[in-house]
Amino acid sequence: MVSSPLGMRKGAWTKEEDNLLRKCIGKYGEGKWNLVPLRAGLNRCRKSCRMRWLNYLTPNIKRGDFTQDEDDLIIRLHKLLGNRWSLIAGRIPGRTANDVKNHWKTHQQKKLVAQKDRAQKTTKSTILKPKPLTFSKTMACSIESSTFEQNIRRNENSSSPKVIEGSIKWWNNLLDTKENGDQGTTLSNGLSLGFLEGGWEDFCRDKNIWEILEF
DNA sequence: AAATCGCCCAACCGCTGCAAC
DNA sequence: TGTTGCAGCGGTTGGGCGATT
Repeated sequence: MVSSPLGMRKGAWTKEEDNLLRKCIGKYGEGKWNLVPLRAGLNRCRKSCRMRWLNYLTPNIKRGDFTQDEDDLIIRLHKLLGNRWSLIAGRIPGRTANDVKNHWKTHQQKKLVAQKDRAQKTTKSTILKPKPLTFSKTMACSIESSTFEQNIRRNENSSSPKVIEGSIKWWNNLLDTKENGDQGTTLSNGLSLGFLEGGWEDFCRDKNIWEILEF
């Protein structure tokens, strides 16, 4: 077993350490990670304790292969959010940011590279370079009944027509999978993604996504 | 059977953001 | 306003293990 310069244990966790950590969290709850090693009687740093709990000991963590639904969701959320693994994981019940990150690196990235290779061999693709845009908090607002376009148009008074149209195109490019022949996905929990009936609109009605996007 | 390779995933490290002072 | 400490995040590493030679 390796130790840090401060004498902290490093490396794989033992069952005894897991049990101590479980007991401690059970008694005091999550948080105050700097106190956890002391409370639990563990010779581990707070980061190590937190990581172990979040990635391995938290109840309801799913183990095993990712389902097709989960794969699809990860791809779409990654397209939307980039490498914001914790946010992506927050949308996938039972999966941790570390799980999602590892999965992406080992599976999805390979898939995308293979897809790109195939695409390059068959067609000459046009590279789209969307301009980065700034959205204000008021831009997207009513989650209950609006589409992206409606949200953006709501700001017509405060933005120039060019900016408005640019915003709409940017969002459509980002979200519209229709042109690629992608018909979207309906997840087992009933949430639909892509351009099925309701499509992205349903996805965006889900309040959390707007919070994620920090509109 | 042994050696090597490659994949997967648990764990670590460095950084940033934020709150308290 | 600057400093400090904590929490959390994403990138990276390294060990275990199965597959291949």
